Amino acid sequence: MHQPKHLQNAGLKSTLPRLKVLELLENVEDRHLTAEAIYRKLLEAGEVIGLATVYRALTQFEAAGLVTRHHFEGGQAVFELERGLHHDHIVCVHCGRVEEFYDKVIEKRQQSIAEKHGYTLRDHNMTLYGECNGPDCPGQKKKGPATG
Amino acid sequence: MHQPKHLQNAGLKSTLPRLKVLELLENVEDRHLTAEAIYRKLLEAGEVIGLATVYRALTQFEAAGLVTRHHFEGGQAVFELERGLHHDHIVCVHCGRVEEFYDKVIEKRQQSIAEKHGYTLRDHNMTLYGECNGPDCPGQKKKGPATG
DNA sequence: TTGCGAATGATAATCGTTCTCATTTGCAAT
DNA sequence: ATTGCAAATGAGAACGATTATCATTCGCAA
Repeated sequence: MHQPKHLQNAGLKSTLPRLKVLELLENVEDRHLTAEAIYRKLLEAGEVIGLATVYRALTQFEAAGLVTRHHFEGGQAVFELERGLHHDHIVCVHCGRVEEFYDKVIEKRQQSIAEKHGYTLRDHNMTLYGECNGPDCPGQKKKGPATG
Repeated sequence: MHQPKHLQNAGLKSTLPRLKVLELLENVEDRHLTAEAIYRKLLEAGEVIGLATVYRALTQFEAAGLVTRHHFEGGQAVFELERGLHHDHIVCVHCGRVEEFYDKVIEKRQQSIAEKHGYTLRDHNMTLYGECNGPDCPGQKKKGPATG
């Protein structure tokens, strides 16, 4: 998918570390990763890339619009490959699972709210926090097996 | 407004540092302050209260529901006295000015989006970022006085 | 192939926040 | 008012995430 051209078009030299980070972001199933998670996954894959370099690459990708940085609860930023479709997030407060959604009505209201206050809207952050109620989520009431 | 009773009702001893922090939050014009800003303002007012104590007090107030903590862009958390009316924020990306708003339509959509995804909504964060276009905002194009 | 500026990696530094621990304080019972 | 003790405080150390530093290495154009 992404090739050296993509980096060069973004004004970035296509170096091995940057290509590896981008490749990981494309191929990993969890689309929302912390810098350290990316660093660790690269190590597991045999790619030794310094954590500082991962941060630098992500920051540059963000500036180039290739990646989006989110600040969910918990102090660590998460990064997501930009796929051109704006969306917001709902995060499980127990297991950290992330879902994406887009709501045209909300987007429009945000725009008009900004205007009403005299602001020129540049960006927004909307994150819902809830309990995902999934069977494997630690927030789920356990129904332990009857251990005789 | 707030008195020792308020702290005691919240399960907190009414100590001088806590009362001073609460008093500041009530009387200051800017309702969204960082812990350090609170610390500095207290110093200016002659109240020598350790920064760690300010953080502790704010964390406890938050747990007690007296105060809300927000994570706007920029790394530092800001704290706001809870006045019982839920609202979201619009922040100027240039001068940091903060306005509050409440939109019932958005609130309802958030609830139904969470349900649609199987989540039990617990909280949300919605912050709009824009340019406030105010005359004193550094983001404003300067129309310098003709210094001919 | 060469040369140079940009990129990298190891690590120190920074920043916001929390923890530690010796000292002080609020407050309930005297 | 005094006392006793758990809880709160303050100074500074510690912490985790992120960024800066700087000597070395690399990408890429000539």
